[in-house]
Amino acid sequence: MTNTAPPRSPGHQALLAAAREEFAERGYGGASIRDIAQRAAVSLAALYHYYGSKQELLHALLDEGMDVYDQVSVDLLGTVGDDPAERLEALVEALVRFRGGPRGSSQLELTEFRSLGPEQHAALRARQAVATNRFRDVIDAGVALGLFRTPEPDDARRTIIAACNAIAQWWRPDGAITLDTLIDRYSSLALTVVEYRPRRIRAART
Amino acid sequence: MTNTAPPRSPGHQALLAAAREEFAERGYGGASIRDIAQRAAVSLAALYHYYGSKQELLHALLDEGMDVYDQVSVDLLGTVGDDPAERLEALVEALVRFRGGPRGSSQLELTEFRSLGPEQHAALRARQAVATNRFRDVIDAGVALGLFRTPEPDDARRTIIAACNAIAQWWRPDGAITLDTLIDRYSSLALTVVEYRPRRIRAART
Amino acid sequence: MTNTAPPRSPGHQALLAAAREEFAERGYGGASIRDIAQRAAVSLAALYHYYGSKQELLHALLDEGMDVYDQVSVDLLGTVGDDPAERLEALVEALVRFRGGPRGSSQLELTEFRSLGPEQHAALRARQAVATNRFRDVIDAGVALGLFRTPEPDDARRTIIAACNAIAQWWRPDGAITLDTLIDRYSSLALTVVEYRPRRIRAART
Amino acid sequence: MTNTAPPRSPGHQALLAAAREEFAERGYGGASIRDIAQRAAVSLAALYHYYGSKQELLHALLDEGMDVYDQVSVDLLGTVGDDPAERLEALVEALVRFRGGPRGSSQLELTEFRSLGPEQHAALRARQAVATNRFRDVIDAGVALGLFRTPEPDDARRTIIAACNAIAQWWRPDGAITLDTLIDRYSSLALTVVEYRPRRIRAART
DNA sequence: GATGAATGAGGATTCATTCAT
DNA sequence: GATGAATGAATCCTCATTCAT
Repeated sequence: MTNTAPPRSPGHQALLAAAREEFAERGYGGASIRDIAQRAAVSLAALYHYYGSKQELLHALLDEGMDVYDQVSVDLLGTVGDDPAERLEALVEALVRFRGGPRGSSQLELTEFRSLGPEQHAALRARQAVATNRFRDVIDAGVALGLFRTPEPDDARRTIIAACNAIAQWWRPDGAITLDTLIDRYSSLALTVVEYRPRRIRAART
Repeated sequence: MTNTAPPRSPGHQALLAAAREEFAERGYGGASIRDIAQRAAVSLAALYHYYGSKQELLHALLDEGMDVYDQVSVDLLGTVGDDPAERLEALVEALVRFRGGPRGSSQLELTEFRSLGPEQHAALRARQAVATNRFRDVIDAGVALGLFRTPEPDDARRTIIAACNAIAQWWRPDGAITLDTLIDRYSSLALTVVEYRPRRIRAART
Repeated sequence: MTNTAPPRSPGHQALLAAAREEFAERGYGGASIRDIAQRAAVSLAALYHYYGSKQELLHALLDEGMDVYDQVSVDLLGTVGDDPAERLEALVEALVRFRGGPRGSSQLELTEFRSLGPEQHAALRARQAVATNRFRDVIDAGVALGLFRTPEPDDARRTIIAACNAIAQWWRPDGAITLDTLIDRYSSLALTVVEYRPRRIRAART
Repeated sequence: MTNTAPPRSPGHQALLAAAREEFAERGYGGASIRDIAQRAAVSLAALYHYYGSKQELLHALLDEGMDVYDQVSVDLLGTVGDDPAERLEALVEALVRFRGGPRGSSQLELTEFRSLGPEQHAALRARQAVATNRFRDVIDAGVALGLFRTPEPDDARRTIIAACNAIAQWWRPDGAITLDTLIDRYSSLALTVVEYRPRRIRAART
């Protein structure tokens, strides 16, 4: 597993960053491994020393993104209790942070799966399923408790995730909206989407 | 304007279909123009007779998609009255139908803008803005009338559109869910997202 | 023989002019028959209606150049008497006028022979030999009469022709030097090269 | 500067020779880079490893020709004294040797400038101007000293250079005339063209 | 551990040319 | 007589990758 022992040599990191940018700008098929090496100020042969192929580089990139996202998700879930609403907010925050992170990483995760080989594809699909299930579990729990009234929990989940994903497409860190603002808004939006109805709101807010 | 006089020669249509599939499967950069021609059962030189370059082919493809989407949107809006809720539902139906349409067309619209030249990029951006504005206008109207209570109409709009867009990624026409079902669900979801509160609710719910 | 009945239809002339320019700018191999047609404002198929191939077009071009050059040479020779010096001056004038004529025509004559097929190559070589022989005959006559003292009439001839040919490379009609000035200078130079020594110079100059 | 550190790897040299021949036979536009590689017994990709483009290959070729010509010119000038006549003869010898050298190199220098990019074009133009100026300086010096009586030193210079250049077109090393003979003849011819009149001729001829 | 040289396959595109209309 | 459509071959060049050093 590459994610248990993340490769953090300077060469690796420079290459991953360069690859992220190139892939994001031109797509996997359009990116040139030469340009990636040059962008990382690394010799072409050195790139092949680190990563055996273009696909492997893509996989490492996507995998590393997943590492980060998983880490943030787990960390944030650790700061909240059992309340599904709170947990959903934590997951939304993690996803917004991820999609608002280093340019490109995020879009790649969405579109360049097809460029992976079958094994790597399956591996990442599995990791993605884990991330999806974190949402599913929380939403299902909320529904089970009667806190989330949405009649279609699956569509609600997909909507929430899609909305967060889309952030990568339009939000810019140097724009008027801060990431924290975004987190607030999308947390709230997520609760709207699942049709959150808190219990005993009177007592709670007193 | 290519959209006023759509090129519907058999060669054009076969090439657009083939290009749609290839681009969808491999990405613009990864697709081979040779393979596209072969898939369309057209000679390579004939392809260049129709479309001057790979980029132009992509542009024609995306532009044609926009033609269809625009057409459906306008048609469906024509079937409803002034009620923003109805109009929003019409727009959602149009988008769901579009995203559920021919495989690929839809995803391309989302990711391969970068592969266009500056002019074509701008041209499609403009068309996309028109489509976005249809949603914006309807949502803003609903908010102005007090029918939509969402505090963040922009995020609501983005969420609705992102949710519909995502359909292209997971929904399959041969699956358990019909497109009509999807339209119902996402129309309802959209109203949830904008926090629709119909007037005279007292009478209705009594 | 194309030179006895020169094809002077408007289409022909436009194509020859366009071809002259394209060939001159890009060389025969580098020129595109499409660009030539476009430059002549003639459809590609029309070009092929006039000239059966790229080579044929080149041949017609070179041949037409030869027509003009031959014509001028013969005309000018007709205006002078038997004196080899006068005749040499006439030939130089004809050649300078030709090399100073429509851009390109002239350079082509020098370099693009190789691009012709064997037959056309031979045909033009023969015409070129005729032109060369006009110089040879005049110089040999001058030498025989003791008017031209050059010990190497062949080299003298080549030098004179080369000098005139080179005019096409550096002289511009819109520059400071007029073509008539050039004719004077190169006539004189030619006489220098053949080491002209007029007879009875005493009487003449008295 | 490529001329200070001439690339003399075997691959480079083989490619330059092959390119010289191909370009000479077919012209720059008509030559195929594949054929050049094949002629040099080098893989196509290796060619591109050495020279980034067809143009670059042409430039290297012309540049190398200039290197040789410059070298010979300077060397031969070093063997003579200050006498303009002697110096002119040295320059003529250098040019005749160059034009009589490896087939093609020479013709290319004359016609394929147009095929270079603007920068390379300018670079070679500059080198060519240096070579031209060597002639100009010597001829002007001869005129200033009253040794060369030509009334048009510029035309004389152009004529001498054109005559020597033309050698590449007709002279063959395996013909009846040796290069040394040619050198003698053209040196003499050059002095005729500048109308050389040695001082104290009476004493010398007595 | 790192690299410059080398390569075969394939990239997009343009070529001169033909032919049905 | 004139042309738009179509084509197979060839264009220059770049690709991801390997290997001797």
